[in-house]
Amino acid sequence: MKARAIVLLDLDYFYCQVEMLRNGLPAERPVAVTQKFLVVTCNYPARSSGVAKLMRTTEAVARCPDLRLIAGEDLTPYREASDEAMQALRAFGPVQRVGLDEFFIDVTAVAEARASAGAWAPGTHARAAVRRATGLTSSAGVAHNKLLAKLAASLHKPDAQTALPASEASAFVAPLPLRALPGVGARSANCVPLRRVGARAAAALHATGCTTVAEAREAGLAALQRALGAAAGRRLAAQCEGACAEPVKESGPPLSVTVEDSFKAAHSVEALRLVLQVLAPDLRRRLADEAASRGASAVEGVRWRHHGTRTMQNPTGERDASVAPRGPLCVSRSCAMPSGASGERGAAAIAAAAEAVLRANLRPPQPSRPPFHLTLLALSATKFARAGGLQAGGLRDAAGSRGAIAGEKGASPQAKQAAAAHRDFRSGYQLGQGSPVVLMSKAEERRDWSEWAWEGGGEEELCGGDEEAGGAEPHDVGPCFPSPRELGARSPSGEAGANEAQEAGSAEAAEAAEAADWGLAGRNHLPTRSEVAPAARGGRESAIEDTATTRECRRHGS
DNA sequence: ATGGGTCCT
DNA sequence: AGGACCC
Repeated sequence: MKARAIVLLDLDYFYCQVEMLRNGLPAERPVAVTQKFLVVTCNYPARSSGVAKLMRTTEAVARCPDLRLIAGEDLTPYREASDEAMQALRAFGPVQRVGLDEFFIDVTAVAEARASAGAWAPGTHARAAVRRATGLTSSAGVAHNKLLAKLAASLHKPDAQTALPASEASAFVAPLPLRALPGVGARSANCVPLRRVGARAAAALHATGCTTVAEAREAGLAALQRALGAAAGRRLAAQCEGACAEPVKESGPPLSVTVEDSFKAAHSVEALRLVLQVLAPDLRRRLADEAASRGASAVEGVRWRHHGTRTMQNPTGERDASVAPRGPLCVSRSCAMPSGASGERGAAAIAAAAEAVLRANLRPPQPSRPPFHLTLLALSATKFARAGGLQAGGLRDAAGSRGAIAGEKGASPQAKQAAAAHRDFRSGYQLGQGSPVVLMSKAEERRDWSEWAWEGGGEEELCGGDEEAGGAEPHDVGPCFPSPRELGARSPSGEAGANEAQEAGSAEAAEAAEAADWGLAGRNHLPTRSEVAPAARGGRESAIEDTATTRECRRHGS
């Protein structure tokens, strides 16, 4: 493959940074964005007080009493900020969005065009463009493929970038836990055969989750393919060499739009209807926003989650059969999208269609058995018709959506009130005494559930018979994997080794940053030769994608 | 976990 | 339709 130049740009503590901008909060103020009872992201002052992602809000406030909590269930402001960042990045090449806060950019063509004018630092310039457009800081990785760009981006954060030359690739990935490779999730990490080090050592390794890239490499392609299948095995083998041929796949308009809400319990159709009254207008608004760039016709999906929890101890999410019936944890059913779903009366039509689907699939509560116990309800629009033309990169005009945040500047008082009520609902503030949608403690919930006189034994709560109620087979419970923090500490340079050039802010430092972006001049943060395994030193790099751009690194770096 | 997404089977 | 993976 022709050598490429790829940037992975990651918006720093994204939801939190957006909220700090919207609310004009000072940089030193500890801030966390919450969804339900969880901190989903927080800024660095909060982190230094011990607040972490996915921590309970109660724990976070205990650790950091002056923490400012901001409810973030409504993703609208983040979606809009993400759209603006993406628009700014499109000047650098095809952009693939991952989540709302990460973007791969294939900057090969722009890099080639600018090469004649001397060194060009795509990471630096892309971050500057995003900052100009949105006010947001970001971190970036620059490399020859998506794998290395992604891994590099995590080496220096926030507000910094890291380049990873192809010559360093193989040695760089070797010590990483397999789990650190994008695409290797908890499941596949367990499937990969360990080095033959004897049963006891293997068991110990497995228990700590420390299977490394080097060990998987030693296992060989055939073993990896046996464990993961032909395609996934080949992909992993390549990743273990630091190689990744996957193209930057340009993101166009979304292929599906989902709105969902979770709660401790909904036991009745009345409760579900209450949730639908929130979700349906939300979906309608999203469809109306997107309608201009595509055909309006789509299929509507309704998804719900039953009571049950998927954990390491309970990987299948199996429920206690003595308390709750068996069956799949998540169920989805779809129906034709009601006509006019994106129009004025769309919300009512969507809600009615969704309710019909739910009624057809859930057994009505009866005194003789416990009712269904749902903990999540989602509405999606999928399979959009191509009527409007679904061109790649055909994002709706960002300018058209600017300032359209519900409840902000341009919105009517009614819209503001509706938006506020909606935020309250999603945050759970309105769900007090007597609400059919239940929010309560685990202990209370368990008591509530067990109070139902249930004579039905193994009855299914789904209508239209489930194949068999055999349930989940015993499953090999996986090891506890090292935390991201541990991964950082083990990599050649942890967060502690932050690049002084980024902090100094001088013109000299800025120049050093430009050089570091592509290359070798400022690369003291990359693995040094002495850290590179001897076996990896000799001529490995030609096996990786390694021609034009590496020479360019060398040229600019020396 | 939350509130989303994409791709593969 | 469900699962695995990503943020």
